[in-house]
Amino acid sequence: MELLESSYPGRRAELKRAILRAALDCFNTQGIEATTIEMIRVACDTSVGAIYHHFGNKEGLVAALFFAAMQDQAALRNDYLAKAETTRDGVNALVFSYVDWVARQPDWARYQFNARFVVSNGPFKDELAQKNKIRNQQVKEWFSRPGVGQELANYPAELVPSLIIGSAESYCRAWLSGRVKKSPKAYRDILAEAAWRSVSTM
Amino acid sequence: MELLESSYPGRRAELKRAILRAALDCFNTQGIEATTIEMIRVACDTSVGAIYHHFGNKEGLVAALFFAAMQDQAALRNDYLAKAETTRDGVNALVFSYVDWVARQPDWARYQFNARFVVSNGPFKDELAQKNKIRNQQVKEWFSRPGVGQELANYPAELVPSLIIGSAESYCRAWLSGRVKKSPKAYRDILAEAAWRSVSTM
Amino acid sequence: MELLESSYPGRRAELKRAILRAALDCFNTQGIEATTIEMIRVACDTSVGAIYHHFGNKEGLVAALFFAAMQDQAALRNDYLAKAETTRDGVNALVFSYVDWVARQPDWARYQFNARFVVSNGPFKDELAQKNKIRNQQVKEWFSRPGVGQELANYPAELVPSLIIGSAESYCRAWLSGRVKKSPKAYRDILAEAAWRSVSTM
Amino acid sequence: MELLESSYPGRRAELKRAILRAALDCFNTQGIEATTIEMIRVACDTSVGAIYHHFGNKEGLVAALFFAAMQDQAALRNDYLAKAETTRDGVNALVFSYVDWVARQPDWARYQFNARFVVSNGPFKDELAQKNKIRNQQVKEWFSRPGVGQELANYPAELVPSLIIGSAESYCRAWLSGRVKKSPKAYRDILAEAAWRSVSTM
DNA sequence: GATGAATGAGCATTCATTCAT
DNA sequence: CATGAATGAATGCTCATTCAT
Repeated sequence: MELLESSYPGRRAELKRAILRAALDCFNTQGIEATTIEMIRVACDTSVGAIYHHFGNKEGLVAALFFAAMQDQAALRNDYLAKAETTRDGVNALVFSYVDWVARQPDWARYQFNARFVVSNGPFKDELAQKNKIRNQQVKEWFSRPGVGQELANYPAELVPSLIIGSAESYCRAWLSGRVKKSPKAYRDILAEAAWRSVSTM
Repeated sequence: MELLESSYPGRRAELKRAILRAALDCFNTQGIEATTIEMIRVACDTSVGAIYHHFGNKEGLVAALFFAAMQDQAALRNDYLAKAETTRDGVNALVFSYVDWVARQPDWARYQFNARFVVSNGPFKDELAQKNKIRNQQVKEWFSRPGVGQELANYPAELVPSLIIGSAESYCRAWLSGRVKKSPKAYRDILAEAAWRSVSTM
Repeated sequence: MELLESSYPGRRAELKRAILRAALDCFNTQGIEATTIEMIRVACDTSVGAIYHHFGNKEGLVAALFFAAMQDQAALRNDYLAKAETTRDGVNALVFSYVDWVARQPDWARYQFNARFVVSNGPFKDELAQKNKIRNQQVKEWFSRPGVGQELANYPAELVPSLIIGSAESYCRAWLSGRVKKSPKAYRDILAEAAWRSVSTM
Repeated sequence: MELLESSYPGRRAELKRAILRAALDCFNTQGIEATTIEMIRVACDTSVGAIYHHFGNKEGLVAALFFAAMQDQAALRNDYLAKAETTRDGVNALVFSYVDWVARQPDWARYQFNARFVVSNGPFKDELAQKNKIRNQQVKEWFSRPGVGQELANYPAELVPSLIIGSAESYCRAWLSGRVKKSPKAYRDILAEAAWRSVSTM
């Protein structure tokens, strides 16, 4: 799971990563509220004190996990966008990066879905709002580059993201919760094609 | 909120409805786990005992609320489907009924999103699974009527629902969480048109 | 179980008996505190109100059951004593009536052991004390009849009952709790013989 | 009360002992079910959490207390048996150790009587059954030593313990519940003599 | 009388967090 | 820095009892 492994070097960071990993598993398995600090402590064989030292409190841990997922997802999206040129390329980049990230990091994706409500209502809601804003800004900027994005101009700006990513997100949720079996990666082309058709004027 | 008012007559049922209503508000405002029975009790001015008498325990209340939402949503969908004839009509019925229900019952829709994880992992998961199965069966049967559904045959069956409803769901979520301002009803035609294009072969 | 059946005639009394019977079973199976009025209600298919009507409250039911057992046990003891003549006969009457009653009414005997603490500390403790006094008086009087009881005069009065009944009681407890298999009735002669030897001066 | 004081050294153990002591008093005074954790907490001036930390839950506390009593009683019995040689000595050892222990630890003895039902039906019943088995084994082994126990061979094995200890137990119960005034210690010789006569063949 | 829905004080238990060692 | 025992407010839930019908 390079998401954690690539981040920090050193002994200290190793413990931090172990805690995050253990917390992720517990949160996904038991639910966030149902997970106790003690469970996480057992799962990564450390002390309560250590967890509090690194993350302040339970909400800090929840948020750290959420922001790590956001950042990793953003990195992949930016990679894909960097290689794209046309509007169609951009739509593909959004759908592919989304689908590929979920398929590669299903645990983090599942967590992201479940944790959003808590984080966006907890003490880190402002930090989340700001990160969201930055993300939207980046995507918006990409689609505002000269010679790109005109194809989307016919649609309300607030609707476009849903048109592009909605089907992919919907299928990914179904896959993560086990309601469908095939990996979203198997359908990435259909999903990208459908997204493109959704926003194209005939 | 006709969702509750139409269901049961009589004094007894009145208390039951008041509890459901109060619980819905608390769950949406504070979050399910953060809501205490005491908060609900205050909100509908009854006794703890009465709540337990009617719903068994907190999870029973959470589930009762969830199933009430499901049923109300299903009723509207069936209404719309009953009036539809062609495949295109069917797609429209799915998108319109979804959008209209969310726009009409935003509290119930918001709750449905937030409660799904808890219900599908709690003691009522089997009941939920069965209700889901029935719902899928009904929709599937509609699209299997003679002369209908061939247009969707080119797509994997497990992918089709996401292609049809994904964008609408995505925008509804954004609206319910306040990230976008315009009611999904304003975009129902665009969303239905996009859905249709998603599943149409050129 | 003639203990209850012989007591009251009529429809009303029938319900009262049914409640007592159900309560006895519940108390013995679950323990007195762990038994709820609701459990008893289900077991005898009546209403909570009916139980309260007949016994006032839970403690009243507990006491009524206890006193019924005492009375039935006393009746048998008095029967046996009425037929006895010598001191030895009296000792036999005590041991035999005790053993025979336990063997015939194991449920009531078990209950009597378990309920004593609660009753003797609850609101009926005075009534219990008085009934105990009467019982002791009766036995004492029997052993004070002319020509009887001198054989016991060498032993402290407060010790004699334990010397006579102790072994029988100990074995009955063991039998009721399943620690030994053979009915105490099989050993009634040995127990009576041992009791007699316990209080006999060599 | 050396029963607790002799067991564990150190600060930690001190709290544990204080909790046990407080629980014993509360259980004996109010009854086990009627005692709340809060009462115990007040009685030993600690926190609820500390009680749960050390004993898991109320039933764990009840059992710990019960097993402590069993062990202390067994220690005294083994002391007495170690010094005994003949069968008569053995019978005396059983009666004397029983009487002396009750007289020395009346609180623990009273508790043992009251708690048996709960422990033998609760989550520690298996542990209790096993400890009982071990105890019986030890006594049985003592009476199976060469040259000992033949005097008891005429009586059914399952009856012998009741014949030996029944009267003593009966009197001890009466004393603990206040029905008789004199300490059982005053009658230990009579009780041992009676026990011996109970099992002796004329 | 009989019924059982409603009441609400009271309880066992949990668990995030602190802080002395 | 690390540890984990101790804390205690807070919660879900129970159940004896009442009383309107």
